[in-house]
Formats: sequence, C-alpha cells, structure tokens
Amino acid sequence: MVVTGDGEGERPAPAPASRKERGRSHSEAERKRRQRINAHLATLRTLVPSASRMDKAALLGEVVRYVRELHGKASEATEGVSIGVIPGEGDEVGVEEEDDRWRHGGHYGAGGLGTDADADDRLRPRRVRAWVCCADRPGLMADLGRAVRSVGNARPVRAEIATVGGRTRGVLELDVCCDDDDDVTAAGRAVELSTLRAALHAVLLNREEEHLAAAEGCKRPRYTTRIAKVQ
Amino acid sequence: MVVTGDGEGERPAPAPASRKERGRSHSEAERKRRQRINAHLATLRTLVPSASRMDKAALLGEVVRYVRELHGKASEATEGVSIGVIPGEGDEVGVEEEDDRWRHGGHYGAGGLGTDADADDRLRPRRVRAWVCCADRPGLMADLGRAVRSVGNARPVRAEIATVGGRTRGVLELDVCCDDDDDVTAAGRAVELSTLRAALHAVLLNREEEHLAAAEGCKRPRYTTRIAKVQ
DNA sequence: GGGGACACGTGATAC
DNA sequence: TGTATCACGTGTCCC
Repeated sequence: MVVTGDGEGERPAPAPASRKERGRSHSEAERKRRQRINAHLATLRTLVPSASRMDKAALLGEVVRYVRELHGKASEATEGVSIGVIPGEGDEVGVEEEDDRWRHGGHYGAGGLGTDADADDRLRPRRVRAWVCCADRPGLMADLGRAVRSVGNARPVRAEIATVGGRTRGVLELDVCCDDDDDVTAAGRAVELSTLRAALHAVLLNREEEHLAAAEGCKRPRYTTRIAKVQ
Repeated sequence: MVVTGDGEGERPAPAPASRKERGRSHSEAERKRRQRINAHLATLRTLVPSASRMDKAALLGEVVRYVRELHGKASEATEGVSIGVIPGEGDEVGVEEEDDRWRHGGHYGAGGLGTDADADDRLRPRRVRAWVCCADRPGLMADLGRAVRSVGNARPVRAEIATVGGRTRGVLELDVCCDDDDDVTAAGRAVELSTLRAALHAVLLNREEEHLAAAEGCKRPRYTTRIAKVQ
C-alpha cells in the first residue's frame, strides 16, 4: 500500500519533486502507453479475419499466422512467377491438408517457452491445398469457384491459375474453419475434403471436345498467372 | 510488502488455501501469459520488415500497416477481376512510386496518440508499382522476373499478369527496401527506378514477328479471372 | 472455489 | 534531470 501522507517521512528522499506527483505522472504515462498498445491491438482485431472475440495472445498468434500467410505469398512470387502452378500434360486433381504449418524460422526466444501456440492449434482453421490440372476452357474459373463453395465454411485464402498452351492448372488454398460446434472429428474433416475432391473431379470431367479442339487450335504457350488474395 | 509469515494473522482470512501459495501460482500464470504474448510479438518482429528494434507499440502499429497493405491488395482484387490488369491495345511500360500510403481509416484512438508511426516512415521500404503491356509471347514471364531482379533489393509483393486475345499486361508491385546503409538519396532512388524502367522497356521491345504472328493465330480470348469474395 | 484474462501501479533501467 | 519502455506482482471480474 502506498502511504497516504504526502510528506517524505524518512527514506533516502529520492528527489525534490514530490514523490507522489512523480508517481502519478508515471502511472499516467504508463496508462497512456497501455492504451496505445491496446488501440493497435483493437485495430488488428478488426483487420484479421475471425479474430474477434479472441484472447489477446490468441489474437497475436492469429496475426502471426495471417502475416505469414501473406508474407509467404510475396516471397513465393519472387522466384520468377510461381513455377508450381505451371500446368503439366496429364489431367489431375488433388486435395491435401497442410499440417506442416509454418515451422520455419520461428525462434521463439532461446528459452523453454515454445508451448504458446500449442493450445490454439486445435481450434485454428486448417489449411487445405487443392489443385486441378486440365485443358483450359471458358467457364473453368466459375467451375472452380463452385467447387470451392461446395464445401461448407471454406474460406478461399489464395488462388493461382495459370494457363499455358491450352493447359490450365489451378491451385487453391483454403482455410476450412470449424468455428462453432461443427464436427471436428477425423471423419468430419475427411468428408469435407472428399466433398471438395469430388467437386474438383467434376470440374476436371467437364472438359468437352469443343474445348479440346479450341485448345488444339492454339499451340502457342500462353501464360496467365494471377496471384490473388481473398479474405 | 507482503507479510513474510505464512499464518493468516488477522484480516478476513479469505480462504483455507494458503494465501501465499495462491499468489504465487497467480503471478506465475500471469508471467506465463505475458511471455506467451511477448513470444508472438517477437515472432511478429521477425516477420514485419524493418520492425526490429522497435517499440512494442510501434511494432504493433507497423503490423497494422503491414496487414492493411496486404489486406488492401486483397480487397482490390475483389472487384471482379482487377480490371486494371486488362491489357490495352498499345504497348506501354510504366514505373511509379506509391507514396499515398495507407491513409485510410486509421482511427488511432481519439486522443493525441497519432505520432508513433511518423518516425519510421522514412526508413520504410517504398512501394513501387510497375507495369508493362505488350503482345503476349512465350518467355514473357521469365523476362518480367528478370526485370524485377534487375533492381537491387526489390522485393516483389504482388504480381498480376493477364492475357486476353494475345495481349498481355503485367502489373508488379515491389517493395524497394533500403535496409542498411544504402543510398537513400533522391538520386539513389531515381536510379533504381530508372533501372527497373529500362529493364521493363527491354521486355517490351523483345516482341518478335513470330510471336506477333502466333498471336494472330489464336483469336479466342483467354481470360483468367478470379473467385473473389470479401466480407 | 479455482483458473484465465485483463488493467493497474510500481521499480528498474536506458537515453 | 526527466521521460521513455519494460516486466512484475496484484486486484478484480468472469466463467
């Protein structure tokens, strides 16, 4: 407890400026600083998707994830232009869950405080990467969009579509979030993924002869790559 | 100071659980929480460019700016398909620096605490937007990538390339960062930009007759659009 | 009660 | 010297 009297009874008597006054301006400055930080935190809460009603620490974790998500894309674009999206010769469709999440260069201090992100790993939306490679055709984009929407509460995070020589490859990254009381069981997750896979397979099967012919007509390699963020 | 004895001398005697023990576990948990937050903060410090050696509040401000930067790009892509990237009829190349930076919806609290991000505005990487519009041809992507790399320490943040009807437009956004003791003079900045511009001009001039002929051969417009949905 | 999360005031410390 | 930041322990409120 702070002594109620204003006099400097005993003690080393640190300064001529009344100790009480100093303490007051001090705590006031500290309060200012705190609310500066919290203001920025509140701003971040509005910026980062689905970070409302989050713990302060969890919010920061989500911000880390979000920044990594975007930051990673940028450096990926560095390598020329994302060769991963270049379409191959064969038709294919794939869906995979990325659970090797951001384990690069974390360096959470030297000490033993590496357990901070373990708790909310469970509740976090899981990153799913889906791709399809087939002959290009008009309406392919729309079909891919439909495929994405076919799986419930999947948030498209990023999409790349490249078309070269009439062949198209689309790579989608989704956050499949199980916000509320959805089934987070392995079975529930699997059915969502298979739904997405089936939808993409439908996209693949949709190629028609006229489109094939059209693709034949244009031998010249044609790139169209697009890096987009959807929130 | 807390009384050193373990006994509950007088006072309301709050609980049968030794008060000292409770306080210890309490402060311990609080410390745990603190270092959880700080760990995420340290991670953010490594993720956000030029945010090392920054005040905790300033760091968060920078994070806000960074997230807004990428987030803004995302919502830009939302409008259907970023019509800005649709190629026009004439060949052109451009380089411009975006200095109207993120002055939208700041709302840094109502008070006078709006001065925290002013200091590091100078050291921050500047955003450069470069574009080229020409006839499509194989290898255009590679050439653009080369053009980007031709200017030192330029980090590609985002790239869009759209090809329609044989005409291609590529828009690149770069962070030209002057981290260490590089020349931040106006002359130094100008030479970097002109280097980039020259490289892009070389890309533009590279169109050859065979590519033009090839472009004639494929009349069918080829779109690459994007699913977009923003909350 | 017990645990988590937050704001607060305070001592230490750097420029 | 004042004026920043930071970590710490504590009180308090809410599941």
